[in-house]
Amino acid sequence: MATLRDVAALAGVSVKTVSNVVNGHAFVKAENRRRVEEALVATGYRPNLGARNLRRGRTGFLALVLPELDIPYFAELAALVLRAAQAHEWNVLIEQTFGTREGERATLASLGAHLIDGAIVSPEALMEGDFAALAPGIPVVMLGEHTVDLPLDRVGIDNVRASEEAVRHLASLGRTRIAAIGAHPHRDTAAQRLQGYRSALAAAGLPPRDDLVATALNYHRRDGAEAMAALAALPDPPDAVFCFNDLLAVGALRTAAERGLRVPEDIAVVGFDNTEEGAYGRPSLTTVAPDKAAIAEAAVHLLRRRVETSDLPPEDIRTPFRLVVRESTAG
Amino acid sequence: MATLRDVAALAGVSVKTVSNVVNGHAFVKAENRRRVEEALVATGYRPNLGARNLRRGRTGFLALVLPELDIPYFAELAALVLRAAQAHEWNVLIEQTFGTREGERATLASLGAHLIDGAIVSPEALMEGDFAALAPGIPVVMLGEHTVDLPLDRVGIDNVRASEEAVRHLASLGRTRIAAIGAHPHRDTAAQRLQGYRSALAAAGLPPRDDLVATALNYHRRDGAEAMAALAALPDPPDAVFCFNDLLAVGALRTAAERGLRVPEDIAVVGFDNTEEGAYGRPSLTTVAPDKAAIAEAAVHLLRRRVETSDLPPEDIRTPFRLVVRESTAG
DNA sequence: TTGAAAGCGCTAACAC
DNA sequence: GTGTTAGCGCTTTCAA
Repeated sequence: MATLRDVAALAGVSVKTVSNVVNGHAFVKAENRRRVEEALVATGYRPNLGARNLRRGRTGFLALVLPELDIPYFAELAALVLRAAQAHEWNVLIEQTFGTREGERATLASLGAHLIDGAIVSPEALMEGDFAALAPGIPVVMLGEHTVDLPLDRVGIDNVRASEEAVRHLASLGRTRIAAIGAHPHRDTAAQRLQGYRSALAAAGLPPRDDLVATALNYHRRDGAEAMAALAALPDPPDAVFCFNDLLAVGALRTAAERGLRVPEDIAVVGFDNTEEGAYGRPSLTTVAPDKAAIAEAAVHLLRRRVETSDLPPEDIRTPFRLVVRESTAG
Repeated sequence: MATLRDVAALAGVSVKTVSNVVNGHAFVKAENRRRVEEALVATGYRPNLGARNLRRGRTGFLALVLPELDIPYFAELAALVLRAAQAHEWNVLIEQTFGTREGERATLASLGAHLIDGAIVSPEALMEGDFAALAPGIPVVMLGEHTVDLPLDRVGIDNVRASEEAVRHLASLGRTRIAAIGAHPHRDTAAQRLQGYRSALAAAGLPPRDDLVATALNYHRRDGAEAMAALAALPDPPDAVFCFNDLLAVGALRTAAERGLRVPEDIAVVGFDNTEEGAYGRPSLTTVAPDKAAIAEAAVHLLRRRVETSDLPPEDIRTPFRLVVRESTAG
């Protein structure tokens, strides 16, 4: 594999001149430029990005740390981050944490190895103390709201307000026994959505019922299906359910169908994330739609800013969302 | 950020000794080892992987090149490749090509920049000539079967046999007007699945009908929905449809429901990929299930082998698949 | 066992 | 405009 030196030797010029041509720097005599370009082609020269970055002190890589890539919301988000990063000439390294505290700690700790310029992290189970494991000096942008008050850039939607809107919609349909699926002992996001659920209930004058709040330790389809089965078996079952993500809602819809419950007549269902899967299901899913492209772009933008300038005050960007009403509540 | 030199200075030894400790090489005098380890902790030393790799001539990165990350099949596959790569201490760089020839060419061309040890490529629109754009010397493993006879390692299932099995299943249900959705002018995979569809039709003694073969330029839900609408409008509409991926099938199911067609009574539907989305839909989707974990592991394994030893003959691994029968054909 | 020093391929300060 | 050269942080001969 040809190096700058090889090209220089072939063209009969110095490495500097070749470097200038390759990087489009400075003015190069036409004659030399021509010879360098010929030599470039002849040798099939490709710059060694590793060497270049070592020299420049940047790596050209950005890490995207998320729970699981095969959860549609994260897959869609990752696709958008890839696009946004491309515009900044960043390559994206994806790391899965599987949503466990251990996975997140290990990933964050390994990030310090100088091989990324920064990271976009979507934490799930992370605790305040875990951030000590973060390699110091690596710019990080956090996705989602968090109760921990860390001096880090953040991007995400207002989960409380979004959840309130979802539940208000259900209440406006005349539903009075509104359940929630997705409570979780450690996740901030779950706590916020639960809070929104409760405050909307109160605002609508509906009594809170603990038996209508279903915990989900994971947010997969299966968990939604199981939670729905438990809710349906209640002596006084719900007539509506707010799921903390679309996957839970898909599982809930499946169980409802198996139990012979009509959606939305017998039970209305709302999800969260606006994944395409929900839009094509039967019935199609009413859901909270965060602006994923805005999240991806803001995250990359914030990271870029922080990589270029240190000592900036942390920024907190709340991206827009809207409620998309579809068949699962439109009865 | 501390370097090896800083650590050496603090410990009062040479860089070599620190390097030896860090890499677990050779024997180091106990006293020195202790002092180095102390200095390592005191400075919070992290090896600069970029520099290490420049020296070692490897990068520690592997590129996974695929059409779109937010297509569930690719998201699931990517998640599995990430896992498999982790076992080989490879970081994974994901690149999207959006399934266009231009995107695939550009990505392949940029791969040459010494920043990856090898690539796993899932091509879609690539032509034979495009491989000239591939940086020479970069080990590549191709996903899927291809008609182009390139001397590259390959991993994938036997598309023709898998498709035959799907269509045979439909025929065994007594269906006689079996349609196909997903024909494509340039994609090898589409050609193979079409071939399997046709040969199974012939084997079952069913006449081929061109009007029952629907082209899909993309394999998204929307494309499946549109194709199904066209098929349903035919004077002699199909009583079964074989979709070349699950997403097309999801779209087809949606259209069938909107048209009041009962599945599987009026029309049976089979997909391809066995994504989780299909399993939870209503009706749940019968589908060809490739062993995705086997594909991911074989691909990473083959790449590892080729990175370590050059001049190996290309290998072609056919991974297993099975037909998963669910509600969409079980009537 | 450990140290000194070369060099992986590149960029950029400095000289000409 | 172009050449020379130091050095990014690391590994690794070669000597001591």
